[in-house]
Amino acid sequence: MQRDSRISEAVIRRLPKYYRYLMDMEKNGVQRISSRELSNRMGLTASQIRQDFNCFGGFGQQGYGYHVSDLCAEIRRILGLDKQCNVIIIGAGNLGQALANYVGFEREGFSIKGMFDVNPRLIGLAIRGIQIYDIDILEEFIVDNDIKMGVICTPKDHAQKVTDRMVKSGIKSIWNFAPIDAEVPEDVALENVHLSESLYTLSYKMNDI
Amino acid sequence: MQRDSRISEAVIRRLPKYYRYLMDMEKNGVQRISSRELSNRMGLTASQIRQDFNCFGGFGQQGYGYHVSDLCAEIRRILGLDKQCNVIIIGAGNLGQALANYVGFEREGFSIKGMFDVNPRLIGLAIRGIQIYDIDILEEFIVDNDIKMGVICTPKDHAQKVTDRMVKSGIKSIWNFAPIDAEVPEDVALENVHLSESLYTLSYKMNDI
DNA sequence: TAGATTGTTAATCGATTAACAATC
DNA sequence: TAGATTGTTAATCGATTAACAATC
Repeated sequence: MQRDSRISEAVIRRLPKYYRYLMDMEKNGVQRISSRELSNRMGLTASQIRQDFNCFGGFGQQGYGYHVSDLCAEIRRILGLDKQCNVIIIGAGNLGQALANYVGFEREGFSIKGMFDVNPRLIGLAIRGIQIYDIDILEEFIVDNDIKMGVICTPKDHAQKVTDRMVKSGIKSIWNFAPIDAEVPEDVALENVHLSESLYTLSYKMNDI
Repeated sequence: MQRDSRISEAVIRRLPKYYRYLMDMEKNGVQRISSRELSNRMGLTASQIRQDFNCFGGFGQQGYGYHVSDLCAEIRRILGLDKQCNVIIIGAGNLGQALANYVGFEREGFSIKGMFDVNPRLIGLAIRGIQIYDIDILEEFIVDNDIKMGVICTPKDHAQKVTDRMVKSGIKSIWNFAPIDAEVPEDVALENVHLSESLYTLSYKMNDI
């Protein structure tokens, strides 16, 4: 896999979607797929699919197409899902608990090692075996447990402060659900999930139709 | 507001972000903003901001800039947030409950009228005063309560079925959190929120740095 | 070999950025 | 009026699509 570091954001965002469709096909026993058939299923063009895959090297075979489980494995590796990733969740409220309860992430190598909160009523409890700790021990926990990713489920006004603390403790990536554009140094990966922006976009579309 | 129905998706997806920054400024007492200063705050170009706003008509004033609260109100109207929207949540599990507990949506006119589930242990309970109903009465509830939007928080394999039932009952928009690309007729608005795709993108970035 | 389908180059399309006249 | 900043047209850039030679 030759990873060209200038892969466009648009391509990167399609990778998980390819992965989802291909995993589904693999589960259903599909062995072989052409770019044309995949394009029909996914609602993309065959051209785009071939261009996308060729950003990472040629995974196909002329006259045949793509071998589904091989392609799956390639994309899994490209996405880094073949590696284990230790995760913590900051904020053990509704959303934090919902994410902790979702087991699908574990299947792809994301292991939730702990949750953190300021609320004394929550500290000490466990969700699906995942302990809720006092936010005070955040830094040492990150270092001691080789935590790579932090999920921010705190209220808006704590999000940047928590981000800064995690960054200082050497975290590699931040998945932010608070409604701010968290700021991180460029060697830390960041995804802002703005649910309200998705909702408002939907509202626009609904009123536009 | 002249609504050109061919506004590009890219522009539409920036509107909620403008709205967030402008609301924040309004709350902090900022009265006036130029495209240049807004571009600095948001990390966009001033040119793009002016182009975006001019898709919907001229909201600014030469030599002055934009009046924050006026612009806020315009975007609110463009997004349809000035209208009340009755919402139901399908699936009263962790994610459904987390969304029901979030009060921010109500503030923008989204009123959650009920939740639905198949689980007899959940039916009859209430979350923040929002009743959980048997999924069997879904159709009549939608009609009787003028429900415009359905939020899907069910497991993957129920999502399309539930979508179809809501569409048949005349729902106008679907906010789908299940990991499938739900299919709807073109007169129904749809937003698929694929949390795992966001996570995998983050995983890619983290491993790419 | 013939047919199918990729990998890749070229053409097109659309989105972003730059520039500047209009005007507050 | 002079300065500032928009609205809008033109230029650039990048992403998508089309085409086709390579090859399984």
